[in-house]
Parts: sequence; C-alpha cells; structure tokens
Amino acid sequence: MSKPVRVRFAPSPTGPLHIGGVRTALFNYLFAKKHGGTFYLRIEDTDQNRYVEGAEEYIIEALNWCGIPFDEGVGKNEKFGPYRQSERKEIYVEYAQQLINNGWAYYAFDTAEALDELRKTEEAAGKTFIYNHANRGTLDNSLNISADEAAKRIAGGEDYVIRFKTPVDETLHLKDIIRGDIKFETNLLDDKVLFKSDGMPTYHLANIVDDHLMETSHVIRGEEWLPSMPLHVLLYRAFEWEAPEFAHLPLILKPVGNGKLSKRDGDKLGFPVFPLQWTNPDGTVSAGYREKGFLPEAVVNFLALLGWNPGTDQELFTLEELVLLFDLERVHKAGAKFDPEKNKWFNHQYFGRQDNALLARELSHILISKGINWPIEDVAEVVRLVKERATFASELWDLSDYFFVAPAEYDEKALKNWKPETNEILKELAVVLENTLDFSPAHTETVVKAWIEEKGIGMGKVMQPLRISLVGSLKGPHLFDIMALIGKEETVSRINKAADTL
RNA sequence: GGUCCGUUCGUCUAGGGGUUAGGACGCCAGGUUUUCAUCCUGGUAACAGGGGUUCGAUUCCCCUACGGACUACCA
Repeated sequence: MSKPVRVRFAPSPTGPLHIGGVRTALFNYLFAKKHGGTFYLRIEDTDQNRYVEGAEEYIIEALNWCGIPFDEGVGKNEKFGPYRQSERKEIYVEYAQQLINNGWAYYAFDTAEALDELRKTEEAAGKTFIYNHANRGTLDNSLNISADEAAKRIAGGEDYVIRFKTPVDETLHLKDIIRGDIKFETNLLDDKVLFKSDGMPTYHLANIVDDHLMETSHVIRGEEWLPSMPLHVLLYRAFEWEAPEFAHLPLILKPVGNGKLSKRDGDKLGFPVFPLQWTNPDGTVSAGYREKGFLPEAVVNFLALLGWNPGTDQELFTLEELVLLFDLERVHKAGAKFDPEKNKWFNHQYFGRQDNALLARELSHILISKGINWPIEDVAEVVRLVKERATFASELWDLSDYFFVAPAEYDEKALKNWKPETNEILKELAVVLENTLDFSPAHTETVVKAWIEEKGIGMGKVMQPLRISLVGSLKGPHLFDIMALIGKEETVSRINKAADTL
C-alpha cells in the first residue's frame, strides 16, 4: 500500500441517507482514519430526474451528527473539486470521447422503445436480452456504420448514447478485499451505457473518472455494486489507469422476513432507518435516530458491529477505538439482519453514561412546559436517581413525574395489600416525619426504621403503603431519597392524602 | 430465467481439521434492591443437507437446497 489512503463516500442526493448508507460511510471513515488517510464526500447527482431538494444538506448534516465528518467535499477543502458530479460534466465528455477515439466505446442510436421491444420479444422466447458482443453488430450503432455517417447523425441532432465495447472471450479474475477472488466471463457482460442522451454520464463513467481524478485508493461500497465491478475494472484498463482496491460490504437486512432493510420496515416495527428525521415530499415524516433520542455514539457503535468485529468479546467502543481496531479483512461476508432490540441496548449503555447536569437540562425543558419550576441541581439529582431505568431522554418524565407532581391516582394492583389498619399506620408515620428536623435520606431512614421497630410491625406493612402514598405505584428509587427531594411538607401531605382517601 | 455473492444459537457474531463450538442482544430462572428498573449469577439455544478428502470435518473440495444482490439512457 504505497499510495496514500483516500476513500470516498459517494451517495446520490435522492432522499434521506439510509442507515445502510451511514454504515458504508462509517466503514470508509474508519478505514481512512486507521491509515491516516482522507475521507471525502462526493455527490453523485448525474440523474437529474431523481434529484431531491435538501438531500445533499441532509447527508452532510447526518455525517456530522454521527461524528464522522468528511475531510474533503462539497464546500470543504475542495482540493479536487468540484465534488458534485453535475458540475463536472465537461470532464466526462472529454473522457467519453477518449474512449470512443481509442475504440473502447461506440455511439448507439437505438431508442429506448426499440430496446424495450427487443427485451420483450426475447423474454417471451424465454431468453434475456443483453446488449453486447453477440448482437451489437446488428443493432443501430456506430460499429455498423461509417464514422462519417455517425458524425452526420449526431450533428443532425439525433439522440445517442455511448456504450462500452466490452472485450470478448476473457475471464476476469478480480480481487475483493472482503470476498477474495471473483471470476467473471466478459462474454456475459453487457455493453453498458456510459453516457446518456441527456448529456450526462451514467454512474459507471462518472464514478471511474472521479475515483481516478480524486486519487481514490480504495473503493469501499455496498454489495449491490459487486456485479458492476468487472465493468469498472475494465474501464480502468481502457483508460490505462491503475485501479483502486475494492471492498464490497455486506447488506443490512430486514429484522424479520427476507430482503434488505427498507423504510417501511422501520415504520412497521417502530424504529428509525434514517439518522435524521426527514419530511417526505408528500408531507409524511420519516423518523430519525437523532429525534428519537438515540445517541450518535450508540448508533455508530451498533453499526460498526453489523458486519464487522475485532475478534474479541468487547462490544462497546469509542470512535477512537474503532479507528484503531478496524480492519476490512475482518468484515463479514454475509448480510446482517438489523436488530432493533440490540440497537436499543447500545443506546441504554451510552445513555447511562451521560452527564446528569446535561440530562437535567433536557428534563427541565419538559418541566417548564408543564409549569414546573425546580432548581436545576435538584432536577440533576432526580436524573441521577432514575436514569438507569431509561434508554432515552424522552422517558425521563414518565420515570420521574411523581417527584414533581403528587400522584393523582393510585395503582390498583399495588393496592391489593392495603389493610384496614394501614391508614392508621400512615397517619402515625406522618406525625413522626412531621417532627423530624433532618430530612436527609440517611436520617429519615434511621428514624422510620426505628419507629417501625418500636411499633413492632413488619417493614412491608409500612414501606409499601408509604411508597404508594408518595409515588402512586410500586416503582422508583429508594423512598428516603424521594422524600429528601420533595421535602418534608410534601411528604407529609402525600401521606395524609393517601391515608384519607384510600 | 441469467450472472455474481453468501449460509455457525431466534438475532449480531467468534472460532477453526481433534473445542464441553465462545461472547453479546433477546428470552427464562435465581440473587441484590423491602418496590420497579438497573446490576450480578445461572440457564435456553447453532455449525442448512448430501457426497467426498482425511485416522478424524462444523472447519478443505464438490453438489443440492435456501437466502441475497444485480440484470435501466437509477445510482
């Protein structure tokens, strides 16, 4: 590996970035950083029909949110720019011409309709139509007419495309870093369109030209590109360029059933498949990891382990560790089913490590919207007590509402053990607490336990009703911690209210 | 249909010619927590099938089955 490592993420701005795309970007990023190389972003917008407003910005924002920003790309260190293929049109024209001149490509005048017709007839006969060496001599292209005539037709405004003249009778032995050796027969390949009649190159031409011009050392992309690898390698040969190394990543599959992960799976099973929320053209909104409360570290960690692992039992990694350990040779070959549960587990891991003060600020927003005004230090203390129960910040309110608001109703199931004498016990306890000056958890615990001992009643007979009085149900952190936070007055009031109403 | 890729617990995966086939998620049980959750401990569960090669194959080879991708003037 003498060349400096330069890898790219090259999405099409046709909509929000899919989680599979994020993983491709991540692996490129990790590989680049691991080898002290460059990770660049190229926008492959050669299909004007599929261009979607805002998609490019979305991609950039998503990469940034994930913590895997590009080093070079649109609007950033444009050393090899422009990085938008739509702005590189003339470059492709030039290279397409070069291919024509060297006999590696030819003009084809066949209309889309004519080709469709051929496909249909072949299919009806149980065969597959492929535009290649077997029939290019009989179709409407420049191979079958003189150069003058071809030039005349083009000058006359006739629509044409440029097709690759695939070599014949050759077995290609290709190497993929992940999959090893792969063989292809050139005779089975088709003469792909390199240049469209609308004046734009197809993916294949633009991709090869740019990867070369932008000095790409490794092409790391999804498995769906594997079938076009022979074409790409052949193109490098036609241009007499050194080809980069290739690595085709396994796909991310549906959690249940067969096939690759799609937007609909997320909707159906209730998890996001996009990093950031996205508003579709029809007004519907597709959920995003960020808006659902996932932490970027958790998403990255989970994605990194989908198809790769370092060979140890470690599951939690910082980005730095991933960079250090990442190795394309250790990428799994088979597709991986997306597991929303494990995804959540990762979030829970990272969620619990967050700073209490930071989470307190998030919870405060909710409190304020509900007209509750607590000192931020106390909110932080609440967070400290409940956060291990949460996977997302959005759960914080439901897990802690009783700190801020006295229970409006009591859980019926919890009331099963409520005895006739319970009300009397609570009344007495309220008095005891009323007369307790130090309301710190340690002290109230001593006081209450001593009182229980003295009364000679069971712990459960007191603690359970006490919890119901304060919380409304059988859940939550230690009661004495709760009491200290809500204060004596509130504690006594809640106990009396329960004793009076239940 | 054709081409290519793939196949270890339900899921993500480690492993590799001789292992009690390891870990994680999930699930179940026990413990801690006088509650719930967390946490801890334990349990459940896998080499797709058939042929070879070999003293021995889950591991290497072949076939079959199954899964996937591609098969556009989309990327």
